[in-house]
Amino acid sequence: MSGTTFGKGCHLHLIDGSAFIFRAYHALPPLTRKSDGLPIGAVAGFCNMLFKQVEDNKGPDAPTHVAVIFDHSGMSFRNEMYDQYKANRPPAPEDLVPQFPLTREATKAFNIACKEVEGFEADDIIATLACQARAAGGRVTIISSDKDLMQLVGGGVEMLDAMKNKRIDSDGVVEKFGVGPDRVVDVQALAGDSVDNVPGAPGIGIKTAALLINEFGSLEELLDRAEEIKQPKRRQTLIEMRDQIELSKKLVQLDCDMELDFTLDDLEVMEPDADTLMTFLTEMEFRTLSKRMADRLGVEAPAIPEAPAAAPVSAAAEAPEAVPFDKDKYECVRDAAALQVWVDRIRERGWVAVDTETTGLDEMVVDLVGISLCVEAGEACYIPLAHKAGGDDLFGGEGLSEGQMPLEEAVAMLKDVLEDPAVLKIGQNMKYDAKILHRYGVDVAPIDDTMLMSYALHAGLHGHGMDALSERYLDHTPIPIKPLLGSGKSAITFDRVPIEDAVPYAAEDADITLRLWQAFKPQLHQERVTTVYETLERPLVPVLAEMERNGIKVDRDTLSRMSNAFAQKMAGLEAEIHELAAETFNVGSPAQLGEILFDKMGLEGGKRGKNGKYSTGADILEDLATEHDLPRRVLDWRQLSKLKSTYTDALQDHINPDTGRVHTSYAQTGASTGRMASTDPNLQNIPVRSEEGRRIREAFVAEEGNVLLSLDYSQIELRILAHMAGIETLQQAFAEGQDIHALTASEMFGVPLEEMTPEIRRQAKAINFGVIYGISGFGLARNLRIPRKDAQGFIDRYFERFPGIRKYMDSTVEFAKEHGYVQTLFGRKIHTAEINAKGPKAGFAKRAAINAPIQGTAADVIRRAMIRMPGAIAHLPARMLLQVHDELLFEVPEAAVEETIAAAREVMENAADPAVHLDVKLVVDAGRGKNWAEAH
DNA sequence: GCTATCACG
DNA sequence: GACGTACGTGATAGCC
Repeated sequence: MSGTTFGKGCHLHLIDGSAFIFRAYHALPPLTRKSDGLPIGAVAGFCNMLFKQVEDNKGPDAPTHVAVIFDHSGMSFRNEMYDQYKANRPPAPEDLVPQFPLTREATKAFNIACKEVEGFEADDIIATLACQARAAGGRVTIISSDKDLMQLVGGGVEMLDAMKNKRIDSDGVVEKFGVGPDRVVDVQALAGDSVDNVPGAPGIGIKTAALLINEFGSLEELLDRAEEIKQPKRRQTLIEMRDQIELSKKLVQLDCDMELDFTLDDLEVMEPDADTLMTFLTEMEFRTLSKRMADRLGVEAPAIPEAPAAAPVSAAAEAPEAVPFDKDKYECVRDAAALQVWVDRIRERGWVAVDTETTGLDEMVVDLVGISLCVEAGEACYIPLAHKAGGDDLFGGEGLSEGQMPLEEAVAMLKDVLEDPAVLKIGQNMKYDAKILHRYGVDVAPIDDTMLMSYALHAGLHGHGMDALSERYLDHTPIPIKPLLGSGKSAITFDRVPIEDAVPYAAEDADITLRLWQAFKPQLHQERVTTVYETLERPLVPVLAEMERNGIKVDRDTLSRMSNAFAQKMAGLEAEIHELAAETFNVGSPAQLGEILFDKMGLEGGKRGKNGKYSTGADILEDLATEHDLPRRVLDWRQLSKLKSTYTDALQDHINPDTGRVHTSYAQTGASTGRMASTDPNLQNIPVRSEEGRRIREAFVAEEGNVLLSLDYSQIELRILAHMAGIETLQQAFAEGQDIHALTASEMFGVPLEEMTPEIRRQAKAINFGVIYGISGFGLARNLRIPRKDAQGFIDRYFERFPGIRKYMDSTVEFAKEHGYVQTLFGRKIHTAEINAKGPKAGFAKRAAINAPIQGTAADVIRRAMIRMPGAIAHLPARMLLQVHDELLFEVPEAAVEETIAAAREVMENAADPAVHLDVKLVVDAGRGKNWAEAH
């Protein structure tokens, strides 16, 4: 056949490869390669399609020429016309990303032409080839269901929806668009396309567009004679939006005149090479397809080893021993040529584990020192970028070490892959590395994070730091950092570590990260936590990174004045305390205070703790305060001491000199329940309960012309409990907006609501909280300062009135005992390791098991809201700053306050939908002010 | 590095 | 019958 020229009697099949991958991915269950968990579902679907194509080669309607066309990653020429083109496309799912390069490999293995062109979309190549084939008098079948391609139908060109096995000719196009193929672009230009973000004309859909085009004949005619349109609104739109409509037409119009470096003749059908193809299918471990293909090619089917037995849950045993850790194999990348080799390998692989080395831990401040990369277990490199020369040399102290490529050059070379949507970047705590790289102009995406995977898999079992994970799941002890940096006063920063010492340490981190990813990836699916990881963990990373970068403005003068005032008051109290004690001692030392109170002064109630010291906690001092003046003074002194040292003094040190703001760091895996933790500084425990403490919030302020906005969920945990336990009385009370604590009191004590006293309500409130925490008579008694048997009586009465709550508690504990974990409504698992323990530990584990689904579900809800928030407020000048478990804090110009409240409340109140339908509605309260005290 | 204390939801 | 208890966090100071 070879050598024939494309022309009459020839039949060209054009396969829209990129579109097919997405359809295969979404249509098929997630499938992974058994030996290593590589996601492979879309590749399998793709190969089955190619197999059918090869089968067709012998059929009655056999193609003479065939090609699979792919989108080239990155931007197309349409983005230069309109920067929003396809801008609202979500990034490809992370388990699809590594499959892109594999589908190209598959195409080549089937010996089918595989084409893509930088700067163009697959549709344009298809259009160009179809036009060429039509001009030459041949037939064309476009295998795709993309409606954008329908403009090409006619004159021997048809489309075939491979999944539905449906052919579309000119009549089919008329059915879909109401116009013939030659007017499809006109209709699309008017109707727009939300998927590709083509604007079109607002308020006009396909139906109306077809009507107008059929009436006027063409888009140009329509726009010129728009005055003649009868409907006033439609007329106005077409006149006002003319530019946008014309731009839309350019966006949807396919380019039929691309210059290609190949011709139709290069696409001639070829038989697959048996060796190449069988090797590929065997590598992918496709058993059925290998067998069918072997039959078809008349060769022996290769043996593919059976899958190993289901992996044990404690995975230490299944650690991939195959590739031992070998720190001598790690490469030090010192120039552009060496780095280019790695960039090429990364592109070929479709994924890379990345780790950055820096001069410290505060991402807002520290500098990049080097980057390590790993594409395959055992094969990693370190790129030193800012290591300083040894300090011995009088002049070399501040100079850079030899043999490092310029930082800007390395970052520029890596930027493309790090931002490429077709290359997955894998990290351990990626938020840190992404924030560092962001400061060097790189927006890392898409990402996977082994720390978050471990959190989704193992919350409650152990921590999620790399060292612990490596020990546990790879059976490998990482090189410790301590010997490199030293400790205490002589500690150095990473840029002072000699490069030869840095290479094995840094490269190993990337190696470990990649291996952890390979171990965890298939586990997510097996443990049924893929949805948790994909919807509650992975998408939160960029949201938290942005909040942390935003920071919140803190007024140093206000804090400083408060510190001085506290210091004065403390000095006064300290003098009084020493006088009352008749000696001077360190008021801040519980040990010394205990001896004064109980030994010297002989007060009653001294209880010694484990280490023989008297206990002097607030509750004990509170009791003693009725006997003597000293304990009250100590309580006051302690409150001031706390406020001064932890807040008014320490917060000043956290004000970033560049931004004038305080940037906390959120630990996404901090709490086992799904809650976040805030550190450096902790902005989730800024005082609010006491009057003096609350004033510290006056130092958290909005920028000039802005206000702080606080939106918090009202009673979210009780609402979730009412839903989970199915307590209709409570659900109804929430639906009617009643005072839930008063209602509880009324139900329990039989007091009518109108006769409710604050004291009775307070007791009911304590019980409601107690229920959430896994109530005990002892705990409630201590909290309410009532006799234990009275507290037990309250609890008994509560359960009598709300038997569903007890049932919920019992069944939750039962579930935990059987499975070793409990779950939130959104599927998050919290492991309850010690639930079957004996002794006092059992009580702890039981209460934690009862609390975790409630606290965790509330945490999931606000996470969902936070993930949706950037999209919901993108059109507003508002910034999300802080999260405090059930509260979100925003900063917004005064003019946009109402709109922001409406948008944010909408997101928060509906955050559970559509994954979970709650039987109680969620209610969000909003406050605003120049500072956090006013807003809250 | 551990313990006690106390700030928050 | 004793155990020894509210759930989840982080920062600071004292003390070894």
